[in-house]
Amino acid sequence: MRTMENRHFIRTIIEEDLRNKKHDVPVTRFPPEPNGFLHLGHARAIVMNHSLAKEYGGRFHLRFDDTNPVTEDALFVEGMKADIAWLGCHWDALYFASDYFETMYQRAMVLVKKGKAYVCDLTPEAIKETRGDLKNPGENSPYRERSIAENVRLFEGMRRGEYADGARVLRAKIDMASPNMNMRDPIIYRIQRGHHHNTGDAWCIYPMYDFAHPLEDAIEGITHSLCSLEFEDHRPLYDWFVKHCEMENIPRQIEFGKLLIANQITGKRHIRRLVEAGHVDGWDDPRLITLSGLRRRGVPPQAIHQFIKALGLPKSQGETDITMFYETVRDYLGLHARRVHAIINPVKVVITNYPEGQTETLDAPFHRDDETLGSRPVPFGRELYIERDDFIEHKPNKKWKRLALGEEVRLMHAYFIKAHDVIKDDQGIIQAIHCTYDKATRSGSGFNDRKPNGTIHFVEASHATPIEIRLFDELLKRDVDPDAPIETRIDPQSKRVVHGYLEAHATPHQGEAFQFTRLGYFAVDKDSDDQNIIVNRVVELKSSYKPKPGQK
RNA sequence: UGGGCUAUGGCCAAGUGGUUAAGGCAUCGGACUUUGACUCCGACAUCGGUGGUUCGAAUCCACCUAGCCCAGCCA
Repeated sequence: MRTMENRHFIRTIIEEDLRNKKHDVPVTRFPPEPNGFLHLGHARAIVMNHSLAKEYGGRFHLRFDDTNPVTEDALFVEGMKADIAWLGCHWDALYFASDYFETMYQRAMVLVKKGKAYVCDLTPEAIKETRGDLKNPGENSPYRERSIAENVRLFEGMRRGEYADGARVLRAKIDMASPNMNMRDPIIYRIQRGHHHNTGDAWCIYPMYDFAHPLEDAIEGITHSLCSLEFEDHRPLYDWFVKHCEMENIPRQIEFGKLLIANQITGKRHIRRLVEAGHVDGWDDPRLITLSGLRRRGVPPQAIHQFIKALGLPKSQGETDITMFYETVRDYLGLHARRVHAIINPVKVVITNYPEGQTETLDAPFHRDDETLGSRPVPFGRELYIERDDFIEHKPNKKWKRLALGEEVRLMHAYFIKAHDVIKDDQGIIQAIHCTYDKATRSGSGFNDRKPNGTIHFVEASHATPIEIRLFDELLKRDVDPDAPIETRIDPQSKRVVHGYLEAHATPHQGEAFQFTRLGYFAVDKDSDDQNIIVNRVVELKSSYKPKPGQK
């Protein structure tokens, strides 16, 4: 999977255009509206636009499509820039649609002067009523045949703020009977007073998406304007504006299928509600697939690239299971993450034949297959912690490859130990396991006389660092009605907090995902500080171990 | 008989008339293993349906079926 990348139709189109010398290099763009947060689904558009441009020596623009001041905020601009930069999709240029307001106004005036646009005084309700519906054509606005001179005067008046919000609009004069609703004299400009994050109060008219977007692309010299499927029937309009506004550069809009992830929340309204109700811990809750959530969780951006490329860029609209994403994360981290020992459900082991008060230091590589990652000292001593699940009093069958009374296992990077006895409390809960170790079996000594009953990991008790561990599972339950209110679908067990121990010299860096040997990948959370180390579980390790029912 | 689009194994997805229909995930066997991980072997589809064109079709044509999008002064 690592090197797999699906070929896709847009790549074919670009290569053809380059071969035919239609363009020297491709120029693409990611055009978000700064009104929310980016999520995994957006990553497809970001990564694809970026990589397509870069792979063919072209340019990638980041452009904020800020044509609606009432929904947009500079806060979102900064958040999106941070997310995109984190992804490593560096933009060659940063633009704002609002930078083009003057040009757009002038081009709209071109339309007016050509008789291709008119000022319409119909109320919003009247416009809706005269638009017709899916089966019936619309009817012409009574203002449709205004003279060019009057239209020029009124449009200038709109710009000067002479009319109230919503009093008039500028409309393209196309065809009220078109079977394509988008062509029924679409609105180009509306009057809307509101403070714009970029242009302040300089404008009281704002261009609509269908008009603004093609002009933005043309102005920037975008060659391939990628967007999602729902804009497919806007394409005739896109082309109409480029043509009649007499734009020099002719961009081509190409639609692809959005990346949908099954059983995940991506809607702004929904997330906001969950945040406000305290069901999740902010927009960057690690259970969310917002880019900030994934980053906080510890997902490396390279894994996101790998995931996007493995899926390709189809024209059909599928729904991908999140487990495929987790698999990609594992795949990437398996190759690159440092390995370290930690215990998330500890039980004490006492090595009865090891001197009291004494410890020694062993050396362990951070990654068995990548020596460039180096190694760290691992303390070993009389008292250790191992996973409670790695011990059972009586070995149930030959498949049990862990510790049991009378069985000998290898402690990874240390010695073989053999269990002899257990100490239990009043409830019968095991408090300690008494073992002996064999000095001759030291890791790296080449000892090969006996085969242990498996290999488990440990942390030496006196040097162990207590840590808080946040275990995440899918936020939404799978076995409930997907149409039920989201609040009722939340799995209260999707976040569990436990306390365990981390080996002494792990030196985890903030944001770095590393492997807790045999357990999974974990990363230090932003809530962490020097006193309290808090880690998030990024993903579990795969396991082919299938305990029989009733057996651990 | 409004328009536009899509349909390939449990999931994702190549394929644009001509070998046994790529590949990934998942699954099931097996090998290896100082992570029951990784790695490695092996198994796993006649392409929504029907009819047609053709020596030959997932690829062309016709009809049918299913799903998605469009009636914001949102993007």
